[in-house]
Amino acid sequence: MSEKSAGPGRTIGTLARETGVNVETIRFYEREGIIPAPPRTAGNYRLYGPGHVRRLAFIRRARDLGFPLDVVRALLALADQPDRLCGEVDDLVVEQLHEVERKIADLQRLRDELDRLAHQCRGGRISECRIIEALSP
Amino acid sequence: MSEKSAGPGRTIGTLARETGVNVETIRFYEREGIIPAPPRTAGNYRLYGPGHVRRLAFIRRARDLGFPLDVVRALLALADQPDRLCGEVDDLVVEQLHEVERKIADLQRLRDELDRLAHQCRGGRISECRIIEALSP
DNA sequence: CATGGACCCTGTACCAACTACAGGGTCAAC
DNA sequence: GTTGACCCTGTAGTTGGTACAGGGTCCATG
Repeated sequence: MSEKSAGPGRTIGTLARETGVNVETIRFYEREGIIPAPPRTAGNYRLYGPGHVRRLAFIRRARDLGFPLDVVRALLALADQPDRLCGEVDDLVVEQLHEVERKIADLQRLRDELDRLAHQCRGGRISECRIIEALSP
Repeated sequence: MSEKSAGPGRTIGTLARETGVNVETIRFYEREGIIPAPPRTAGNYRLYGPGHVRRLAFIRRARDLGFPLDVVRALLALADQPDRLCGEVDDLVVEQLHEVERKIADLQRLRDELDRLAHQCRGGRISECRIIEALSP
């Protein structure tokens, strides 16, 4: 076994490899209060347990889905309260869905404009370039 | 006439209103060397002429199309050389088009995942929430 | 026991592209 | 002469990290 990963007590580099989160990013999350500060070894190394792995994996998945960090924070807080109703979680997901849909719509408009622009090039000099013209007043 | 805008000699606020670019952003562009520093009045106010209006309007359009600032810089440099061929301009537009298409594809994958996630909510407690489960390891 | 290399620590600066002040000066109107 | 709108510089904050610099720790090998 090359990595002592299952038990409680991995260093930050091992945690990084296990979760696919950068070492610097993990420290950044700790500074931001998104993950709790872990205990330290005698040599001042951070020591993470399985709980940290789960929390960080959760964060990574949420970030991969595009949730901003403060929403990730909210999701984590909700996940920690098993008795509350699911509604708030669903609301956050739906809101993120709409956000993504808005961004897609914006980018599609952009793509159409760029497409039109790209097709205007007739290969002459810049002085008669339709693209530059289209950008000029 | 409420704004002396046509002739040469508007202050930064007037330029901002004419072009739809924020006052702070105009000063930022000047610091970044994207627009040249204009002459000043006796009272140290920036005084812009029609050339500045055109350049800033060009920048705004390019930014609205999502071009990053360094590409805007390149487009401006090309626009200033009327004898060069249009090819480079077209290349920049096509590259930006592809960039936008990549982003759309990424966001569409995200949307599909979020959509699946959002439909998993059965309205129970968080302890049995499928969304939280899906985010957990 | 020393030493090398992989790993860890803190702290700071940097990225894009702005935005938001703070703390002051200018200008025109009333 | 004073108000209020506008302008000036300079600095810090935004988001979500990344990239060092300059040091300390750990462990295996010689």
